[in-house]
Amino acid sequence: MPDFTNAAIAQYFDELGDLYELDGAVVHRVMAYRNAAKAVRDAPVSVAALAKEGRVTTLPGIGKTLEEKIVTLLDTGGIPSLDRLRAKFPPGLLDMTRLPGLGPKRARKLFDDLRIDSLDALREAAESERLRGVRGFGPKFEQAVLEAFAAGVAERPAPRVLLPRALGIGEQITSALRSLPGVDRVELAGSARRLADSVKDLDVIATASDPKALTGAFARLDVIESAGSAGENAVRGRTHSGLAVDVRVVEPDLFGNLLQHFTGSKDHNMQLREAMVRRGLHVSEYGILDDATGETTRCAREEEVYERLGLAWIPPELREGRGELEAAAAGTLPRLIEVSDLKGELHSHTVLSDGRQTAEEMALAARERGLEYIAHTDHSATHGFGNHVDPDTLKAQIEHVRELNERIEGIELLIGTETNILPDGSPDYDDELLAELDWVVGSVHTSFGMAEHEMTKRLVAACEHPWIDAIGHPTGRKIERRKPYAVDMNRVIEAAARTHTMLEINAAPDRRDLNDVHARNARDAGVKILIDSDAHGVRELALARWGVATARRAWLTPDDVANTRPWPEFAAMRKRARA
DNA sequence: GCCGTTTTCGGCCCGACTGTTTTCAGTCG
Repeated sequence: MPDFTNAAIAQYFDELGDLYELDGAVVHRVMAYRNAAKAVRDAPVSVAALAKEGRVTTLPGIGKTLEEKIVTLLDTGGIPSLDRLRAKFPPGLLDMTRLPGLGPKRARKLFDDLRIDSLDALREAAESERLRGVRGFGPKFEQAVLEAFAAGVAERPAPRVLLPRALGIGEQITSALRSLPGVDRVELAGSARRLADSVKDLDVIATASDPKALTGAFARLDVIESAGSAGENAVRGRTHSGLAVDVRVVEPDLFGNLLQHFTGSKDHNMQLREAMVRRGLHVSEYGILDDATGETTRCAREEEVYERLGLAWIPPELREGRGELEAAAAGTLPRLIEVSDLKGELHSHTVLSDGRQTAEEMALAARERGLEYIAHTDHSATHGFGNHVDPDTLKAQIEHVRELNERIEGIELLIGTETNILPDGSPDYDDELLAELDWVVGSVHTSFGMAEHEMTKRLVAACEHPWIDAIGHPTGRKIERRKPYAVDMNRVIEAAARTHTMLEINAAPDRRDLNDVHARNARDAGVKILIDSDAHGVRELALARWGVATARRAWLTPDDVANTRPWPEFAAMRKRARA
């Protein structure tokens, strides 16, 4: 039997958490399963392998009981308690909790009293006004259910917006609010400030001498379609594009507390508060209450919040509950990479395949951005969109780029390729041709539906190929649009480390692939990371910033990223230079 | 179910809002 990936094991624990919640278990037990799922999902090594070695309890949140469950899963392919709970609660029960105001407790109540076990049954019961007969439910709830169905909430989860678009809207709003008279500070908080892959809504916080004037002005902004009060000094709006925006206005001496609170993440704040309660400090958006003195500290600046708690200020990108609190306490937070650290672009396209500009135009634009080298990596012979590059065309391009490199000053031009990794793991040019290039990225563009162990074998074989320097967008995901293909990334990372194959963080904002967790695990395993724009035109060279965002969320320093080095140093790090 | 500057039991974040309730449990962020 193939090993379970961390993601697969994590999914079992998430499901167990959901089902135990329906079963009425104490919340802390449910939390334990969800914490365990997160720990397993983020683990830098194979949890299955750890379990076999008897060391899985070294992971935070995995104790004796969960160790047993993992071992049983590996041995038998299942978990008895999960089978029992699945038999007890129909799958539709969990779907029902997608409705606003309907959590596990109330869903269970409807199941017990009315045998409602699906969204369809729930809608029917609301229409026939049978819900109001249950204690704790009334006409307003029935109405809310029907409204949710009418809005299509039940069918599809609310769409998330990709980070660049969310930031664009957010910056438009914050700059408009900043220009108002009597407005002091305005900042974007939430997942947008943490530079997450995508965001559900925007959080804006501000200080102003006249809060009512600010919330009123927000409601009248061109981008805002509708807005309504959300309590004192707060307003909730919706943009024409459907993005929810929350604005809160506070007194200046609480701005730091509020910014910290609303930047999150939930995990970060929970861990922070738990750790501080042990020291007699209670952290909330209203300040820091000290049990010893009974006094509450209010902070105008966010730095003061962390300082008061004895912690270094933590960059928002790190606030995901992945060890940042321990590092901040120990003074070991990393010096995170910045866009200005990048010196080379190793993945870009020209008109030779599907790009919009010539190699010369791309090179000049890269030089303009301050880069010291750029590799032209057009698609290969089996690209399949009518713009593939056959071997003879590539040979001519080698000559062309070499000639350009002679002529263009101030930047090193490299000729490379983004070769397709065929289903058997081999590239689609022969080795003699690849050997003539300066640089080879190998990517999967076909046969996404392979079984996990086949896809893993395919990528491991690509890593083992002597002329493939790096793997491009290693999981093939498109954020909010396409799941990653099934692959055991821990095995691929291990192979990349062993073969000195670099792994790319593709910076296209809908890819960001490797993601933050994989990139951090790869770095920990000794893999050198690339940050590439995958530009198909000169303007897209700027997309590198989204790759840097992912790298920062992965705790990467300039040293962890190969293309922060000048060309001669980078050249020597290539697999082909090591042979 | 996990975990330990309140170590092997008794804790395990904070606050607002909602609808249904006579004081609050459940939900949400």
